[in-house]
Amino acid sequence: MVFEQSCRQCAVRGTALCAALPDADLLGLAGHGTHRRLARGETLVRAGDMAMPCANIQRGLMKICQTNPAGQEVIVGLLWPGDFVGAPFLGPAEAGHDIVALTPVTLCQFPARVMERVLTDNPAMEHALLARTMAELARARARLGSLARATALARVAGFLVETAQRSGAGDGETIAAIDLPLSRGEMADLLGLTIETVSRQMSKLKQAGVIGLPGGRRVVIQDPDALAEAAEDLI
Amino acid sequence: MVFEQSCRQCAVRGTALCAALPDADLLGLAGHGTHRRLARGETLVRAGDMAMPCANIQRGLMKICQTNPAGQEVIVGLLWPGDFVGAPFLGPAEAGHDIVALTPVTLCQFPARVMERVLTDNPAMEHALLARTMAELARARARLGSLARATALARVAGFLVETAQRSGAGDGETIAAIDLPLSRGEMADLLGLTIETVSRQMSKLKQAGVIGLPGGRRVVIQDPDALAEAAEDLI
DNA sequence: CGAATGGTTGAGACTCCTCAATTTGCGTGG
DNA sequence: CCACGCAAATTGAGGAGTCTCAACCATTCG
Repeated sequence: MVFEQSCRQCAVRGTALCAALPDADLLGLAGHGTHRRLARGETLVRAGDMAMPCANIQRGLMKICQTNPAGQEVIVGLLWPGDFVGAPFLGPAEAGHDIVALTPVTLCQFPARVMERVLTDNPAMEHALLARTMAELARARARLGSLARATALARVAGFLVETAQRSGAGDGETIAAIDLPLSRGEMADLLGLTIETVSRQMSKLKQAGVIGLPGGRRVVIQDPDALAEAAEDLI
Repeated sequence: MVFEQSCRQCAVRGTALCAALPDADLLGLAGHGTHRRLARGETLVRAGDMAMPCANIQRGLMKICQTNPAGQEVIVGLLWPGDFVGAPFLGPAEAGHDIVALTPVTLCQFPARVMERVLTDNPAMEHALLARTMAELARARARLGSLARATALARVAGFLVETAQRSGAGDGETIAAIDLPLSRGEMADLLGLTIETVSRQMSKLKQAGVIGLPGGRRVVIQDPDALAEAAEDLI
């Protein structure tokens, strides 16, 4: 059955929208869904596009980014498995950001009109999407609050904490190892810093014994408490 | 008729949600609505509250703010007339921010359950709210992008441009005068700067003849083009 | 092996913050 | 009407933090 391959897999992290769908509609939705794989670096949406697809991310990590007038790229958000991409009902608005795969990605894509019809027919699904969008808005605002006054060290430490949480590594209290999905440059774009500053802060945390850097993009969180404390360092 | 006094007034700036309601439901909603006035500085929602009211702002300006671990206040967003407050369908989640009146405010408040029922009964209204929330998310992300790398001058200039737009003063091309709704301290909290730096940048714009500061909180935008250019100044 | 890419480390410049003093605006009371 | 006091805003000097520019190391790939 098709949706066994597609939408059931969307139900990642228990937050997926399809969980709100009765099976009949799930089947109807799956009939319109396209499975898509994106290679690392591939672009799903480009800023300025007039058509914004709707999709559920199944595996992998994507970045939402914009390019400022000086040509620098700024990453304004990350999308993890289970997250929703798209803006149904928004009308023919111009996409404001690029959405690009940071790792190999698999997703479940639908035409916006189909998604809109399914949402209209399934209030529970629309409620879930609305609630999730509000939660995402609150998260974006929280990030705004921390970016506003946090030091470089706090930004880097905060990013490590959040990445450890979202990639499900450890419980935040014991030693855990994560593979960073971002390069130093991408971390810099995300945190509003430069590559060099990110690198220096990582080295500082390593010197202090808070993290270990065994090589590659692997990070061992040796002292989660100290890391969490560093994340609250303010100007 | 009740709703003539309440919800018709919500239809500010042509974006209000009630515009999507048929008259019969509008009447029903108005029956549950409470008109409320807030004095300057009064708090509508406090971070940590378990109940998040739903409301439409009719007149005035509110701030969404959080207090960081060091006790500093950070303003993560502003709410203008016509904006919606609340998070229907999100369940009993803790409010993450304070929402405080910056000026005298009048708003139209509803119990979350009533709002949820009206949204369920009126898909068009829920679509409108979803679209608006997505647009607000895009705006928050855009702010993230500019806060990440903009200089102090660009932050201040950008704030002036946006305030002029949202308060409907001028067309962005000719000389316009606005009354700032925020103190220097509040601007600093919003832009992630200090009071002194905000003041210095305002003085710099004045010296350059870009703006005039006739006194009080009044700002005359004498050279909108130069102001817009200053807003794009990056580190 | 050499080139290319990504990461680390160092020195100096620049921006913004901190601390402090002064000025302005405004409401109160004499 | 003016003096006073208080809060807000402005201005200055010095210092901390981050960026820029540059060189150097590590890893991967041809």
